Amino acid sequence: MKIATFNVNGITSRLPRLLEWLEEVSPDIACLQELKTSDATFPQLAIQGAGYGAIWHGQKGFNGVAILAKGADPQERRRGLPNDPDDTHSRYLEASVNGLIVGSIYLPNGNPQPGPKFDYKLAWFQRLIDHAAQLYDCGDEVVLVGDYNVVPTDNVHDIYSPRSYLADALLQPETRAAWRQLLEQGWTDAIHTLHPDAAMYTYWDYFRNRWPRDAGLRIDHLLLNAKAATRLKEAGVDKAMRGREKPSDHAPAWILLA
DNA sequence: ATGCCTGTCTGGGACAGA
Repeated sequence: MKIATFNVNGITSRLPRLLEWLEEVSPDIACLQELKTSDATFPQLAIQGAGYGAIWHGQKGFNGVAILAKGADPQERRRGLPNDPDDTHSRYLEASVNGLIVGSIYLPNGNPQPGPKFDYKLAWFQRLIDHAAQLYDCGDEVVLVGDYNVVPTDNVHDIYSPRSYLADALLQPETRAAWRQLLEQGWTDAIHTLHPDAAMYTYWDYFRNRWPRDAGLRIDHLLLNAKAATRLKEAGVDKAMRGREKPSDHAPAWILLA
């Protein structure tokens, strides 16, 4: 079973790329982020036509997450994280698909830092950590995938060079501490675990020639609880997607479960 | 040193992204 995560950076303008990717890769479950569209304008018919059931949590212009399942209807478990009813951002959606629990995550970027956006990122991260702790031991297989907006280390397998990003929210000690706190619950970082010595970037900025220079970051992650991790066979990044016409600035990342 | 691109909403320019 293939599970993928893809920050599409606007599902309306990305629809041709998304549909061809679904056709070519045929993931069983695809979690999307940065829909940048409202619930009413989500392209349900096109996705249905590609053979996927879907649930989505949209927001006009910003954010937005979805869960797609091939030949199945994801059963929604939760939209939004617990413990902040005033949070208006569409950044978390959770579903059950054939008994597997799937979370689609769009963690706040947090720039500029320091400042209120960075504070919001760290607060949102703590709410995710609290919720993830509940999920980890729930007895089912759980995967939490998406754009975490965290570069885990300065190592070249996570970032081409940290120099230009030293002040960036994605590399800050507080951000990385939260990431480690989450992993210490026991989650398996699938890409890193199966490719510990390779550069597995998932994001390349549109400008400064960063794609042609392969100046990327690893910020899209797939986390598995112990029960799901026993089935982990392969993981990868569909890097070629970043080189196509009108691409997202992210490439899809995926895992294969036995 | 810098959103230098790109998408969105809008209707031209601002905001957000990382």
